[in-house]
Amino acid sequence: MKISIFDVAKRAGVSVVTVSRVLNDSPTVRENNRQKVRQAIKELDYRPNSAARSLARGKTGVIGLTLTTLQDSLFDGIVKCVNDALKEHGYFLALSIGPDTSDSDWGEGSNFLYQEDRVDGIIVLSPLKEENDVLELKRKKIPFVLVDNQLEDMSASVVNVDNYMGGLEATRHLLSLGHTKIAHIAGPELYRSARERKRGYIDAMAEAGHPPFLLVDSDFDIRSGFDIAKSWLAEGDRPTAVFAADDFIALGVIEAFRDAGLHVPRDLSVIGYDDQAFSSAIHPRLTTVRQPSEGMAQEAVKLLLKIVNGTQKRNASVKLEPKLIVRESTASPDGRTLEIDR
Amino acid sequence: MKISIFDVAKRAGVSVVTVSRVLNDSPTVRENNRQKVRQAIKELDYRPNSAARSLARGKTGVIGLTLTTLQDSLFDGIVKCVNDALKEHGYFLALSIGPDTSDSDWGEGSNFLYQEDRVDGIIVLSPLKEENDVLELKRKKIPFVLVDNQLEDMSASVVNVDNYMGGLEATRHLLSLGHTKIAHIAGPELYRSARERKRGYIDAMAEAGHPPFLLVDSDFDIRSGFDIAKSWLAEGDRPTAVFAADDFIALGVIEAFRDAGLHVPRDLSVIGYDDQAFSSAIHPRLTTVRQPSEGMAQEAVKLLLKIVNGTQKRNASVKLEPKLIVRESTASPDGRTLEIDR
DNA sequence: CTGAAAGCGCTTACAG
DNA sequence: CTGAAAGCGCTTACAG
Repeated sequence: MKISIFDVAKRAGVSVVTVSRVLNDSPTVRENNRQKVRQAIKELDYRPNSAARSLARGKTGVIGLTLTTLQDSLFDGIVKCVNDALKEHGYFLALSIGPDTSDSDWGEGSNFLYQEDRVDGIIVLSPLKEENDVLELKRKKIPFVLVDNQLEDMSASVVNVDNYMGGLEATRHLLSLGHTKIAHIAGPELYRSARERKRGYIDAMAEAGHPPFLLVDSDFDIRSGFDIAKSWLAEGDRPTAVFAADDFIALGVIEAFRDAGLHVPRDLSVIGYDDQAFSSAIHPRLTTVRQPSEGMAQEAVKLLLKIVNGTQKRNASVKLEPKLIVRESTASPDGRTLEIDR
Repeated sequence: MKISIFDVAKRAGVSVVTVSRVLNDSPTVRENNRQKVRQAIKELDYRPNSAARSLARGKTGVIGLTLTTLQDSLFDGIVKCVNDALKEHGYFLALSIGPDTSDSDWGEGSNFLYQEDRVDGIIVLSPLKEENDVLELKRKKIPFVLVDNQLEDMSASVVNVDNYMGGLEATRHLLSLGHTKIAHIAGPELYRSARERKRGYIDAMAEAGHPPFLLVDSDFDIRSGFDIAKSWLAEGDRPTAVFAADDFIALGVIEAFRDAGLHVPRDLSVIGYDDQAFSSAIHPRLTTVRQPSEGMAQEAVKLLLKIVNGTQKRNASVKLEPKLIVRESTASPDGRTLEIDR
C-alpha cells in the first residue's frame, strides 16, 4: 500500500494538519513535533503525492518550456539555466519540443502543453509562429513569457537580446582591425535576430563611412557558409573580413577557405555569432558574439514567476546585451594582429 | 472562475460521469450525448484539471528523463524521440538535467524528480553513478529503465547499443580500405561505451592479424583530438588511419592535420563515432558510426510503459546495433578511393 | 501551537 | 447507456 500523510501523522502521533505544516515549512509547529514528523517521514520513506498537493493548492508547480530544437548551444544553455532557476523556486520543468519546420501541420492544433492545465506558466523559446501561440495562451489565460521572439510588436512579456547591438559590435570589431572590405552573410529574414544583426552591420559600416561591401542571404548552417565562401574564391574582389550571422555559417566559411589552401585569419577574418560549444574548440578558435543565455533564462523565470504569482501586472520587456568574444579567427587585413600559438 | 467538469455537465444537460466518460473516450456513451458534451467543452473552452485526474487515477501521466547534458546529438535525438513516443501514448516528458561532473555534490541528495512522486516512471540516460540511482529508484519503487548505462552487470531494465560491434565495424572499414597502421583514440575508461569501442578496435586488428598499431586515451572533445594528432605529426611512423572514439575527437584530428598542411583523407583516414549534427556538414564529411537514437528512444519508452502498466515483470534488456556511415573522411592509404566532388 | 472539517476536480465501482 | 456516491491525498480557513 502506498503510504499517505495519514500514516505519517499516526506514526508521529500528531494530526495530518501538523504533518502538512512541516511539509510546507510552516513556522507554527513546535520543534518537538517537527522532529517527530521528520522522523516518521524518514522511517516511512514518505513522499507527498504531488497530484493531491496540486489539486489542493490550485497550482501544479510545473512550468512548461516550448522549443523546436535542442541542437543549439544557445537553447541548450537556456534550457539548462531555466531548469536550475526553476528548481531553486521549487518548480519543475516540462519540455515540449515542437517540429523544426515552421510550416508543419502543428500550426493548427495547440501545443500539448496547453491541452490540460498541467502547467502554471509557459516559457516560449524562439517562437516561429508566435501570433498563434500568443493568441492561444492569452485566450486560455495561461501565464507566459516569450524569449527571443521574432515579431517586433507583440503585446506580451518578452525577454530578448539586443541583436542590433551585436551586429554593430561585430562589425565595429572588424573595422577597428582596419578592414573595410567587410562582408555580411545574413540569416533568414524570418528571424528577427537575423534582421537586426544585418541592420547592425549596415549601420556600423555607414558609421565608418562605408557602404556595405557585400551582403548575402543564407541559412543558419555550415554548408551554406561553405558554398557562399566558395563562390567568393572564384571572384576577384573578395572581402578581407566577414561577419557571419551565426557560428555555423562562420565554420563553413573557414572550411571553404582552408579547403582552397587559404588561411584564417591571414587571408580572411571571420566573426560568428552565438558562441556555440564548438566555437572555442575549433582551429582557429572563433571570434564571435555571445548571447547571455544564463541571463535570459533567469530573467524569463523571474518574470514568469512574477506573472504567475500576480505580482507582475502589465507586460514587461527585458532586453539584454550580447558580448563580443575575441579569439583567433580575426586579425588585421595584413594578418599581423595575430597573437596566437600555432 | 475556473470552469470545472460540473459546468460542462450542466451546460450539456448530463451528469459529470458522462462528461468524464467522453473525456476518456469511453465507448458507452450515446452518440447524441457525446456530441452535446463535446459542444459544451468547446463553448466553455474547458480543459480538465490534470492534478485532479492524476489524483483520481493514481497516475500522473508524466515520465521523467534524467541526463547530464543536451549538448550532444545522440542525447538530443533520444530526448526528441522519447518526447514524441511519450506524446503518442498520452504521457508528458519532464526533464531533469543533472550536473555534468560525476563527482559533484549531487551524488548524495536524490534527483529532484524522485522527491515527490510526480512521475510514473523514469528513463535514466547515460548514468555515471548508476549504482546510486538504481538503488534509490528501486527502494522508492519507481519504475525505470536505463539507457546507455555504463556498468556491465546492472540488474535492471536496460537498452543499449552494441559499442563493441561499432568499434569492430569502424576498424574493419579501415582495414578493408587497405590500412594497417590504424590508431585508436579511446574515450575515458569511465564510459562503458569507450571501453567497448576500444575492445572492438583491438579485436578487429587481431582478426586481421595485426597488433594494435597505436592506442591512446583521450577525452571526448575536439581539443584532445587536436593535441594528440599534433603529437603524431612530430613523430616518424605515424598512422595512416585513425578510429576516433567520437566525432569531436575526430574533428580535432582533422583540424590538426589540416593545420599542418596535410589532407584528410589523403594523408590520414579518419572515422568518428556518434554521427553528430556537424559530422555530415563539415569538410570532409565525416565517416562515422551512428547510434540508433530513434530506436533507443522507442525501445526505452516501450519497455518503461510496460513496466509501468505491470505487463513487464522481470528485467528486460534490449541491445541495438549501430550503423557505419561511410562518407568522405576515409579512403585507401594512397588516397585513391576518393570519390568526392571537391 | 494544534486539529476537525470542508473542499480541490476528477474517476471508479455500483446500481439502475 | 446513465448517474449518485465515495474516494484519491493533500491544504486551507476556522476554532480553540
